[in-house]
Amino acid sequence: MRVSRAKSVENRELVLDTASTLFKEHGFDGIGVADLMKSAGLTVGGFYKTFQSKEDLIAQACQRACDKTLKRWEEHIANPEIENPLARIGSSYLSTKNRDELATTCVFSTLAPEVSRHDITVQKVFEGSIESVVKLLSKIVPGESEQEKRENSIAMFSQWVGALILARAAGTSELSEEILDTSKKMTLNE
Amino acid sequence: MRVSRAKSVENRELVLDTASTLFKEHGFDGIGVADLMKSAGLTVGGFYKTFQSKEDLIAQACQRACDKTLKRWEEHIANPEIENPLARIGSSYLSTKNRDELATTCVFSTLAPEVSRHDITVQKVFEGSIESVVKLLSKIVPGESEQEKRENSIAMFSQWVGALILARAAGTSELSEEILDTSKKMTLNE
DNA sequence: AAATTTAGATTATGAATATAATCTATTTTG
DNA sequence: CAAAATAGATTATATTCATAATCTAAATTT
Repeated sequence: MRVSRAKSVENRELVLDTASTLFKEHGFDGIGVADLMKSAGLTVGGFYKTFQSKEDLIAQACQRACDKTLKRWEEHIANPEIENPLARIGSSYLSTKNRDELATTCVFSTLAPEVSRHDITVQKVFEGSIESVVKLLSKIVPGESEQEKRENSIAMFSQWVGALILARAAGTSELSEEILDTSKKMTLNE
Repeated sequence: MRVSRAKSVENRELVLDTASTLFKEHGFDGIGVADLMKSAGLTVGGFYKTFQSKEDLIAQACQRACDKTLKRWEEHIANPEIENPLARIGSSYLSTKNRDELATTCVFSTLAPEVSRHDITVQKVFEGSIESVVKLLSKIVPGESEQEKRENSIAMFSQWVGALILARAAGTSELSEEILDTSKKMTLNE
């Protein structure tokens, strides 16, 4: 049955949010269109009226997920109550919560590795978002020159992503905690 | 048709090698049992006589892939002709070749992110292998104490893995090269 | 060398998948 | 308010998949 213009837009947003969560949890191949729509409280019916294909959804959901991470960090930096945004962002990024709760974790640690197997559109989304993250972290990272800050930003972000992925692969072991703690320590000291 | 004991063992090895390559290229969900066997020049027939399930194969193929990476690095370290093994390993790890050729790249950058969605057996394989890598790199990384070396090893490995994944997600852009180069620079300086 | 075993081929099965077509109740539009 | 348009439900289609059963030719075993 038909649904109002407003409701339709709202549903589209809901599907994108649901997809961005489910993809992070199960991977692009791990969740089907039907199950995804069901999770959003809808059926497959509307899907192909809203998205060209699953691949199209993937690109849009990635954009959404990247934007969400970026926005949260921007807010932390803009918030005057947070005196050391790098410490704040770093320690929440390298927390066991961020390791274990895939639904709310960052896209880069969950989906970036699958990107190279997908449409160039998806890759462009990630390329742009990584650049945004690098620019963002450059503002709060130590360094003598702009160039040095940029380098530190890239190195730190790389380390965070790698640490989170390795910690996740190591389950909930002691090693896993050690990986997180080591990166946290390096982030706060340098 | 039946095949000799020796040939049978050989086939099993071939399937494991093929799987470890194809999984790295397409992900665990990206390649089916039938296609995999075909790639090895066989058919599905023998598969379930050799492996309990696809999940069982995944665990064994991961073990193989991890061992292969580990062994190559061990050889670099043991080789007296290589004077600076850290530089050698680091710059080949952070090369565009290692970014683009998924078949020969390291498992940690391609499959680690999928591990948490799989059997505990698979996770144990990774946990053990990551520990081995950390121990290995501890030997060639700078640091005043054993503890400091271990920390540097963990931090460096995390950075490598993250850099490779981000570089891959950023396609073949300038940013991608910048990410690799930045990590390479940090690896050689510190 | 005959009898027995079995690796792998062929074929079958049933579930899950992406996508498409049709239908229907409601919203827009005129 | 009547007519036209459409969001999403229902149903259909054609693949693909993991797994299993059967078959067969060669290798072991006796």
